[in-house]
Amino acid sequence: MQDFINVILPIPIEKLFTYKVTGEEAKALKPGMRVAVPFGKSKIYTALVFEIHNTAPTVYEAKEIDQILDDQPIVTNIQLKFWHWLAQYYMCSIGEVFRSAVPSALLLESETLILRNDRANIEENDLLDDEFMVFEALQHQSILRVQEISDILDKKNIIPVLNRLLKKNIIFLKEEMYEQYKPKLVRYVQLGKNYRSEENLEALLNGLTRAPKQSQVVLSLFQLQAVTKKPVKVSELEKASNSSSSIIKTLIDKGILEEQFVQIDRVVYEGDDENEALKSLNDYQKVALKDIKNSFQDNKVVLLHGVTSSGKTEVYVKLIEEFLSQGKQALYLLPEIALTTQLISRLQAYFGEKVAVYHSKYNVQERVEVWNNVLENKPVAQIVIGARSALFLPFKDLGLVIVDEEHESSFKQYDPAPRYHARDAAIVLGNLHGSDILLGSATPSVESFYNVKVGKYGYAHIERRYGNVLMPDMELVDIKEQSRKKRMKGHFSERLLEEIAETLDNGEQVILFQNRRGFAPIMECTTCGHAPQCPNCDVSLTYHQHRKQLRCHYCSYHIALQETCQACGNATLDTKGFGTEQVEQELNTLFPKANVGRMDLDTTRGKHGYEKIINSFEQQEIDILVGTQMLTKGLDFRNVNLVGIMNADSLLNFPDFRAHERSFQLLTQVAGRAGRTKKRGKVIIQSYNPNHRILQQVTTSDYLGMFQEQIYEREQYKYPPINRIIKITFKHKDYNKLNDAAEWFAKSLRNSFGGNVLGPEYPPVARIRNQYIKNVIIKIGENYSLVKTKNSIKRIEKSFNAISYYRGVRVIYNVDHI
DNA sequence: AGCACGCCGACT
DNA sequence: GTCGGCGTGCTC
Repeated sequence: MQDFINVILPIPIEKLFTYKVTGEEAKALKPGMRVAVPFGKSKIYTALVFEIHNTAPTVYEAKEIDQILDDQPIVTNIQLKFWHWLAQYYMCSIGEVFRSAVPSALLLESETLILRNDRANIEENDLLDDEFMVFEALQHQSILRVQEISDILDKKNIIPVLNRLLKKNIIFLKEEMYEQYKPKLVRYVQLGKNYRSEENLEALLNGLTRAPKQSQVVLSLFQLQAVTKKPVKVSELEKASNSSSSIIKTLIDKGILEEQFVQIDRVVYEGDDENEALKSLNDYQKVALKDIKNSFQDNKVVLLHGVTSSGKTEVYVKLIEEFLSQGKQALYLLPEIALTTQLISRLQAYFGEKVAVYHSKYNVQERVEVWNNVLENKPVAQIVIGARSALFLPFKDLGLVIVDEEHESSFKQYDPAPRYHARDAAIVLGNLHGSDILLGSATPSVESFYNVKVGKYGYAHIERRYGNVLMPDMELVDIKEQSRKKRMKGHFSERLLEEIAETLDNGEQVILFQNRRGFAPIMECTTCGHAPQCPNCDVSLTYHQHRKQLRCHYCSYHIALQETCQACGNATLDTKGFGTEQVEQELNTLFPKANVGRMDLDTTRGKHGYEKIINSFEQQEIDILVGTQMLTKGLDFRNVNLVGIMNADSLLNFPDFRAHERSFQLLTQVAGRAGRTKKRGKVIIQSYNPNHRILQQVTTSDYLGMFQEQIYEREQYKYPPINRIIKITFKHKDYNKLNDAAEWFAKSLRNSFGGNVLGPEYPPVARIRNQYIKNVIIKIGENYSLVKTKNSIKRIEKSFNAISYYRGVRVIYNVDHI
C-alpha cells in the first residue's frame, strides 16, 4: 500500500497538496512536522504535514518529498485547528496563515546553485561571450548563485544562458535548502589534554618563554580554570590575558588549547534579583479579581473595565500567578506600541525568567528560540507577553489569555492576509485550549461592551485610580474663537501656553499630542495654489523639515524641498496643516529653555528607538514630549502633570463609522497620562468645535453615554457590533479596468444581498503605489449566516475570475474590517 | 505567491 | 534581428 501525505504550502492557494512518501517516512511523519518538497518546475519549499493517508490522487501523479525536516512536530494539533478556523473565518488560504504564523527562519526555501561540471571536455571556442564569462567565473569559484551570475553578466534574465551551458554540459544545477536558523554558539576553550598535569604545564610554559603573549594566555587560562574547573569563554580569556583572538587561535592550532562550542539562548533574561514586591491589591482591585474569577466559573470571556491607572496590571499579575502555580501557560497580548520595556521589566521583576517576550522587533533567530521554548513547555516561556503574532506560538497547555488594551484597532492585522483580529482570534484560541480569557481596557470597544450588555461576556469594573489619585481635570479650549481674536501663538492657545509655563515652573513634565507626523501635510504655492503631489499615490507630499524633504507617507517616494513652485516658479510656498515637527519647532521658540522631545514613527525607528526617547523622558532630560498616538499606550510617567491635545478635530472628522468611538478612546487614553501620582493632573483639549458630543463625553468621562449613542447609531445604519461587515478591496493599475471590475463584482453582490452592499467607492487615498483602489462593503444583518454569505461571495469571485478581462485585478477580503 | 511560457515594442 | 516587458496559467 502506497503512503501519501497532504501538506500545507506557504502560498495563497486554497487547497492542500499531496505527495508520495515511503512506508518508513510515513511511519516517522506526524501532522505538524515540516517536510521539504519540490514544487513547480524547480523550487523546493518547506511544507507542513497536515495528514498522512493511503488515498492516491486520481488525476495526477504525486511527487515524492525531498526530505523530512523535523523529528518532532513543531506545530501542534490545536494550532492546525486554529489555523483552519482563521483561514475560514477571515477568507484566506491556510497557506497564508502558515506563512505568517511560523517564524520565517523555520520556512526554508531552496536556492538554485550553479556548479561546474568537471568531467566535460570544453571547447572554449564554442562558447558565446556571456557563456564564457560564466565558465571563467566557475574556474575561480566552483559554486555560483543565480544572483551572482546575474551580477557578472549585468543581466536580469540569465535563464537562456544557463540553458545553453547546460546543453553543452559545462554546468549542472542544484537546488539547495538552507537553514536560516543558526543556534548561537559561544566559543569556550580549555587546556589541551596533554598539558593538564602540572609538570607538563611547566614544560609547556618553559617552551613558550620566547612567546610571552602566548604564555600569558596560558597562565591566565590556568588561573581562570583554577576557579571554575570548567572551560572558559574565549571572550573572557581575551579580556583576562589582554590578548587577541589570533593568539588564541595559534594556541588552538598548536593543540595547546582545545576549543568547544556551546549553544546558548539569545534571549536571556539578565535579571537583577531584587524581586520588586508587588503592590498589594486595594479593595477595588480585589473586588474586580473576585468578579473575574466568578465569571470564569461560568466559562465566560471577561471584560475588565478599569479607568486609566487603576492598576489593571496588578490584577493580571495575580491571575497569571494562579495559573502558573497550576503549571499552565499564560499569554498576555498587548498592542505593539504598548510593549515597552517599562511594562516588560515590571513583569520580569515579578516573574523573573519565566517571562518570554515575542513581538516584531525581535529578529528571526530570537523568535525561533521563543517558539521552541513554548513548544517544549519550558519554564522560561511559561508566560508569553507579546503582540498579536504571539497568538501563533505552539502552546501546549494554555490556561489564561489576557488581551490588554482590548479596544486597540492595531489588534486587527490589515496587510497581508490573514487579516485577523487578535482579540477575537484569542478567544477562539482560548476556547480550543479550554483556557480562561480576560479582556482589559479603560475604554472598551463598543463591540466588547455590547457583548457584556447582551450577557455574552462577564464584567468587572475598577472605577478608582490606584492610590485614589483623582482623574485629571479636563478643559476644552475653543481655538476658533481664539484665532478669530488673533490670540493664538502658532498652534497654541493662551490657556495651553499658560499651563505649559506653569507646569515647567513646577519642575513637572508636559505631553503634547498631535496625531500627524512631519512638519506639515501639505505644501502649497500661495500664488497659483499648486501643491506637490506624490507621483505614485493620490496624496500631497508631507513636508519634513528635519530632513528638508517632501515625503509621501504611503510609498517611499521623497524629493528634496523645493525653493520655488514647480508650476509657476514663484518662491511663494507655504505650508498647510501641521504635524509633530512643527509643534516641536514652535515650542523651541516659545520655551527656549525647555528641552523638547519628539516621539513619532520618524524618531523611533530601530530596535531601541522607543526606549531611548522613553528613557530620556523618564530621566527628565526632556521637559516637553510631542508625539503621535504612539505615546498614548502603556506608558507610565510619574512626573507628567499636563497633557495637551493640539487639535481634537482631526480625529473627530475622520470619515469612518468608528471615528467617534476611536476619538473617545484616544483622547481618554492620552488624558490618562496626566497626573498618575498624588497630584491631580491637567488636560487641555484644543478644538474648533468644543461643543462636540464626544468632547463633552470625554471631559466628563461619560463612557456609558458614548456607548449608548454609538450603539444607537450603529443599529440605525446597520454597522457592527449588531451587524457584521466584510470589506472587499479591488486594486489595479488600470483605472478603467478597476472601475469595471469593481462595478461588475458589486452588481453580482447586489443580486444576492440587495441594499446591504455599499459601493464601490474610492477610499480617501484612491491610488497607492500606482494602484487604483476601490472598496465595497457588505453588511450582514443579525439574522443572516456569515458562513453562507462568505460562500456566496466566493461563488461570485469564481465567476469573476472566469472573465479574462478582469484577471489581474486583486480582490482582497477583510472580514470584520476596522 | 513564484515561475515559466509566450507574445509584442526599443535597442545593440 | 534580439532583449526583456508583463499578461496568463499552473503548481501535488
